[in-house]
Amino acid sequence: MSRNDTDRPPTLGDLAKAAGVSKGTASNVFNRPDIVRAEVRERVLEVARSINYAGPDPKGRLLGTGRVNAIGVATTEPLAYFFDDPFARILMKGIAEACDAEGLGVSLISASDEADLAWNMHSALVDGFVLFCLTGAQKLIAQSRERRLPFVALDFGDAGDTLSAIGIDNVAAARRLARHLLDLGHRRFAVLAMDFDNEGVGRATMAQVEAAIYTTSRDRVIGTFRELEAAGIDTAGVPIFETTGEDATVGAALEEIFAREPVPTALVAQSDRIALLALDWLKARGLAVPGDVSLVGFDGVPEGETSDPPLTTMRQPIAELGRRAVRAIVERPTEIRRETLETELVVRGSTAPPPAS
Amino acid sequence: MSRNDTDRPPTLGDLAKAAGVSKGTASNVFNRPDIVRAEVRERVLEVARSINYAGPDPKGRLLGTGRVNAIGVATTEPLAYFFDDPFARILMKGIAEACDAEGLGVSLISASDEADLAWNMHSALVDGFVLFCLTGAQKLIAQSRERRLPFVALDFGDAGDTLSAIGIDNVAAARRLARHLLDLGHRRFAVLAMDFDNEGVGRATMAQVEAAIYTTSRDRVIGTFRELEAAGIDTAGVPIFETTGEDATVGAALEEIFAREPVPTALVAQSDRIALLALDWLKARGLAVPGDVSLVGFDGVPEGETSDPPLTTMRQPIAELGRRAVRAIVERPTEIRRETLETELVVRGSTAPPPAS
DNA sequence: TGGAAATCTTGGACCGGTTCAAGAAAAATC
DNA sequence: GATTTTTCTTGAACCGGTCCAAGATTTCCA
Repeated sequence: MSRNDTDRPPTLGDLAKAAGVSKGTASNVFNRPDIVRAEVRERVLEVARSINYAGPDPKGRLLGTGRVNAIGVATTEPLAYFFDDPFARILMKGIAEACDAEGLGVSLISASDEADLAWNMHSALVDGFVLFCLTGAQKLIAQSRERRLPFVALDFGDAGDTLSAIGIDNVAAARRLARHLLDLGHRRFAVLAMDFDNEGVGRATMAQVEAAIYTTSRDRVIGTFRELEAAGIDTAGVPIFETTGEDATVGAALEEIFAREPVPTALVAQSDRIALLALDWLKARGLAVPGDVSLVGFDGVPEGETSDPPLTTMRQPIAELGRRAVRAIVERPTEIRRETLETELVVRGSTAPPPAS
Repeated sequence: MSRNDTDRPPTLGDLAKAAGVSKGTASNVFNRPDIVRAEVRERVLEVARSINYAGPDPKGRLLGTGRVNAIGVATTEPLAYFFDDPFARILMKGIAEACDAEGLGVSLISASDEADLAWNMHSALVDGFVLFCLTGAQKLIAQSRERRLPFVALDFGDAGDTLSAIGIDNVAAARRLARHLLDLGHRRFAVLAMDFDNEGVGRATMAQVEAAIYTTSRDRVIGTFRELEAAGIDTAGVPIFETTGEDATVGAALEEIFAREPVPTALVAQSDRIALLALDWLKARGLAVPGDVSLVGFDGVPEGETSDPPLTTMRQPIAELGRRAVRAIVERPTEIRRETLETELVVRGSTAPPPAS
């Protein structure tokens, strides 16, 4: 009545017994075949085949070695977001590339619900996390800390120097973009921003901006405004509209913006995604870009190259961000490092001097 | 000189000792808190906090329970393919959705090199595989079999009924598409096919098609030809060009096709991706679609809706394919099941009667 | 041929948890 | 207060491997 009569798949122990060697030797046959005498090796492999042993189960190996050979990418967006959003996709390509090169797998981890997120991050079998901090940075960071695994945030946030982060200088990049518009002669602006918090959308005050939990959008507003102020423009008169990057919220923002005089001659969108939606809206409304309104985006996604007109934008090295994040985890898991990558102004067809009026 | 002086993170055993309870109780505090007396529970949690215990490590749990709570998606394409290709992305969205709903993680597994693939699939920590059988089906299947985990192929292939598979009836779908073109009055066709094997691209013979290792492309040719023959067309005169779905191979195929008289009035592309590339080529060449040439795709990806003209195509329930694959693995891991999903002819602007000539 | 060196193999500790039967303690019942 | 229930807690087995010091065997060399 031994347990052999069940059809439980054979284990290394079973194999060892069947082949008349020790577990240690059996293990070596698979992992360091060179240190096992050829004769023994052949015999063990032979027996393995005959009892249908599939090779060492990674579950077992894991405990001993502690290495999963996979890194996790965590976000608070739904999983499908990884395959949907242009920015996310390019980022993931970078991450995937780096993992391919290192022989690592990629696990996607996500949950919008806080408890689920905690559970998922706690139970994810990975060697480290890349935190895709589009939103919910704080939750992600808190969970990563608890898990005591190396992690790197793709965003600096306000956490000071207590964690590894890779990102860009949003303030400087936004300034550069604003300068481009100022140089063209624009004086009347409006900002189409990304989420500041989870509270809602629509016209936002500077106080809200400053209290933002999503520092990326905040910093881009700050950069824009700083440059405008340096050019002597009263930013109190520059409307900021919070959007979710969805059609509806961008459209609603534009309705409001263009309902009131004086209408802006330049629109600063905080992402190419928002800019492309704005472009559709403007065209549908019969407003020429850049004839009537200039429009800038942010990110430099491929969709912005083929739009009509193509988008002027601030290109981030998105894929490189992903590659570096993986390398940071793999190479120096314990060290806290910060890297700031360069951005590049890409002037295309969506910006021009304001109409002569 | 105990090992406590190292900074090895505390384990459940450490916690149990520190709190003066057994490992079993400590484990219950985290996993079945309700069966532990409140008083004890609080004390243990208190101690956990004080010694900085992060909660049960999933590595440990894994061995005991055997469940990883993640499913793997395997393909022989490079990892980045998951984020690039429109078909793959929609499929992944379906998979991601289903996994989200089941509380499962998603691991991406890939390697074009055979040995790497074997290693990756053998060492992936997952409960089952979805085999993205675009190419390399045989390798994927072989590896899955060895691993003895449940798996489902997204393609029927020729494996008979020995494995679970979910897919569509490619022959029937291709026939339907050919019928649409015949109904419009077309008599001169050319086929832009996907890979048949890994041997190369260009003009393919029917013998090559029949020997194809990638059965999806093969079945679509067979379906197309069967319908054409039923309409009395001599298919020996219908050129088949194998492409990789890349710009260059599609362009080269079209060069050849349009270099020879009589030129076709209808192009049958085996995927929307190929069709969209063909569309670009035709437009650049000054050929009107559908005025001079009609063009059909296959798959029904969103890009085909917004192209100019929008593509006539055969829509597959791509996301549903992914969802079902996950469910098949989760719900009845041991059972072999086959599901054939329905496709739908979507007539848009890229097809019309042939030119009057 | 004996002893040293090189090469293989062994057995057991260990990885960090989960699980469950059995025992202990507390609560309920008479 | 003694007995039965019920509720907690314990301890040991187990999951499937890896690793390594120590022992066994073989090879090499004088």
